[in-house]
Amino acid sequence: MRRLNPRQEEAVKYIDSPLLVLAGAGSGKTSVITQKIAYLIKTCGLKAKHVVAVTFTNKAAREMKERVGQLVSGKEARGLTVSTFHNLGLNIIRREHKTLGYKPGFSIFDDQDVKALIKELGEKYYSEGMDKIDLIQHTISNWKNDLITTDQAISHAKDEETEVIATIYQHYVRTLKAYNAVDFDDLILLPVKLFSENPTVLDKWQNKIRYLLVDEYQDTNASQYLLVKQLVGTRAAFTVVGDDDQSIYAWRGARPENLALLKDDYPTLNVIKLEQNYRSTSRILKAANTVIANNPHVFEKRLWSDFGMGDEIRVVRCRNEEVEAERVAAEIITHKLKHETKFKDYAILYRGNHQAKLLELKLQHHQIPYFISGGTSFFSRSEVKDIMAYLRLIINPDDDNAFLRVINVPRREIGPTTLEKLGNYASQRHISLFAACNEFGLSTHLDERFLEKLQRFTHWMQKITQQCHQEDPVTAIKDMVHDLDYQNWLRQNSSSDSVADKRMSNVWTLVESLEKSLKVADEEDDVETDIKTAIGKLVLRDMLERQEQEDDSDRVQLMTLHASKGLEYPYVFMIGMEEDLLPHRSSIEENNIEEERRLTYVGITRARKALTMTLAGQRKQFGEQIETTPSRFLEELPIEDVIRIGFGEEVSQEIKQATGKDALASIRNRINK
DNA sequence: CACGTATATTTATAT
DNA sequence: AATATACGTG
Repeated sequence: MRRLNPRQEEAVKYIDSPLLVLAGAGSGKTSVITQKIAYLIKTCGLKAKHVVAVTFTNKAAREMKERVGQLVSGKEARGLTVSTFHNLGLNIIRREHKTLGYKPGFSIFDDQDVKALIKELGEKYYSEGMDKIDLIQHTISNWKNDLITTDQAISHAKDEETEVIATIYQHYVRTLKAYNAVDFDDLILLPVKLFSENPTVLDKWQNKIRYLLVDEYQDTNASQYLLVKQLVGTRAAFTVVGDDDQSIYAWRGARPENLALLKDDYPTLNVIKLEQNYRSTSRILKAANTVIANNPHVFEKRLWSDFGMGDEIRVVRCRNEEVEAERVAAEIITHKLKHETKFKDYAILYRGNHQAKLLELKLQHHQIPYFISGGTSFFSRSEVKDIMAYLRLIINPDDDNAFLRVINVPRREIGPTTLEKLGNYASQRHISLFAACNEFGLSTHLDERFLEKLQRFTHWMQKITQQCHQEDPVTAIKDMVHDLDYQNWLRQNSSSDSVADKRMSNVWTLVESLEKSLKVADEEDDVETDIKTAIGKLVLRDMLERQEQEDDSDRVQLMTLHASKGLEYPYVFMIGMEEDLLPHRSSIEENNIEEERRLTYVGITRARKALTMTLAGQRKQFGEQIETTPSRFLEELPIEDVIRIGFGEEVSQEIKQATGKDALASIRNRINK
């Protein structure tokens, strides 16, 4: 662990009033937070269970936990909370679900569940032209983040369209409640609501949280800001750390101006700036600074480091995206050989998850070990969604979404007609589909034959649910998967047996990850973690990566620019530096270039020693090759610190012919000189 | 009700 | 290109 500089030390030890740390990229803000946690526990004598640190991504939370573990013994750290905002919210809701009017084992709807529900509601109430589901979803989410209630949304609606969306919002909120389900926004919103309506409960939580630390504060949205405010109360014992230049979540409601707002809410706020960078070479920092200088600034800061100039930034133009991926793979191999580095010293960053696909192929081909972090691929696999739906049904039978997903998977000969009748009956009685199956009244609406099929399913589910509570839940779930004959179902529905086996192994990965999380909870004697929270966390995508990366292996890291925030790597590749990709087309259309620029800034500042940016001259889009334009951000780089390759300049000629390792190495040599 | 074929639609970003 | 949805047949 590095020694702290005076500014950092001040930030760690300052506890007299609220503290805002303005920390530029690589200025050691994670060190400040982790050391401050240690300082609070070891020097100030605060019990670990009274200290809470929140971040925004699972990855960051995991990393922070690990680094605290290096400073504080396991015993001392017992009860310490380091989690994401959403996870903290989940815990609060779980403990206070009764007050909030939710039954235990509520489901969490992810993005896709929400979308499906909104689509359904839209069709039900406004059958015409439901082509704006994304807009509706987005609008509702924004309202929730801004703490706008359904009534407010309806009364403030300025045009007809907004009025319609507001009405759907109302139906949406009611339906979710009826399903005993919450969405991601609720994970923040419900605690806020709870605390503002219930001072006794708030008092309890304020008492538990004696010191609060918030990382990446520029990413907080209105409801998160309020949650922080409520939790710290008048005691206002907190430290927040942020950097407005790294605000990249405005699209999900983040308000970087919350940084400035803090001064008004807490007049005694102390502000400490960290401007010395301990990560990158001067050239990389200069590039980052010149790019971000094109954005307006609230807080002026000047990042510097004393690691020397370092290598030029290389911008490599390739013919198409395939050559680009190939090139990156080849460069990693040659560079690694020459510099005797490790695979994990390299990171490949991109704007969209789909860009990982080609890279994956090429890396495999060259037998380069890699790890893709984040991405939705695992959870969007149909087999994973199926089993997740079963799990959700176990903890919450009223989850109609889950019910509909699995009622006929595998085939139970229950079709749309039966379900429609069931649905009608259920909505007229205001009960869930599952509950409706077991009602006597249903027999007048449905033929005996179909009724029996439905009930065979519900009875079977009830049996499994009971087993989960009586015996070991993991065993019960494993039994369930066997009972389903899910493997056979996959074989029937996959192109080949080997594909089916792969999909089946995904199912077991899911179950194992559940098992693991229950075990971990046991060891940490996390009071209330049971099968229900474990499944909830699964929806939040927590804990799955943990086990995949467990071997702490030496792999090239692949991730989106968003996911890379807070991390650092000696050698960084930023790929797809093209207009419409970075900046993304939608951002151009929405005139939101500044956030894309910050995203570029985040990417650049991940690099410690060398940065390579690549772009493809042509790229496949909707199945057709499209000519691309180099990203405008490339032109914002300081020209004297950039080497351009593949733009028809002289070095590029050599690269074109240079296919062998030696040739590449000799060119590199010259570049280094 | 299941299955096969034709047509439409799509690609931010994370919890 | 790949995947979701719609429609028609057995």
